[in-house]
Amino acid sequence: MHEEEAASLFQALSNADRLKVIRALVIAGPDGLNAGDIAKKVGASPSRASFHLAALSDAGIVHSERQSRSLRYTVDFARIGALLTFLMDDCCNENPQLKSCCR
Amino acid sequence: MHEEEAASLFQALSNADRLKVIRALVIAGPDGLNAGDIAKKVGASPSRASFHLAALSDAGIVHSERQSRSLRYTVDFARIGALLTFLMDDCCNENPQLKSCCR
DNA sequence: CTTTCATTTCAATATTTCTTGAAATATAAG
DNA sequence: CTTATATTTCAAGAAATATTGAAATGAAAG
Repeated sequence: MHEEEAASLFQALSNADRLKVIRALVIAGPDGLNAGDIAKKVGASPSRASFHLAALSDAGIVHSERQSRSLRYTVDFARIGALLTFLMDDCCNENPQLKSCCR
Repeated sequence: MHEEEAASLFQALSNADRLKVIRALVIAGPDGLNAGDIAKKVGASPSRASFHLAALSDAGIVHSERQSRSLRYTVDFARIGALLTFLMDDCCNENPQLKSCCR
């Protein structure tokens, strides 16, 4: 991952409602949640939730799959992990003090 | 750390030049670098570098100390670690797949 | 085929962030 | 005290992002 890509992923994470979306999806587990339920959980309008989901989806942090009338969203942990790896290893040169936060 | 605070830290990281600043400071080691050298290393004007440094400083990601005519900047690894901990533990509920990126 | 439900897209406006160069501040040297 | 150096602050315009509600799309049910 390069700096520009990492910067755009950080941009996708730079909003409290989007962090709440991620948390809701993580708690929900592998089956994820549909857009309407996400909107309710984070207290956003359907249109606003759709906007946030599009931002996360464009960044590759979430993925969606149609299920009947609904769209079911799930988190891509590998994508978030790749960003953390960039920050810890490429950007911060595998600094031991930083890496100690994982324990 | 709460979502709003984490979001504003991610905002500070959501720019490629600011990520380059962090990398330059990490490589420089505990003594850090002064503002002028940072500007040269990331290829930004003095005013632009100052803007980026202010963004990182407001977020608590870097700190500065005057040294004669120059301001010497250093990285706060603990602050970055706190953000990673928030993302891994609070936001992503200590998900094992995500935490595996640290190894 | 019409209606209903779930979600996204759009348009318009408000807000924030970016960018540039000039001016201001702080420190040190002659 | 004057000059030189290092950095920040400011102002103004450009660009990107956020917000809202209304309209459009896609999918299923009657």
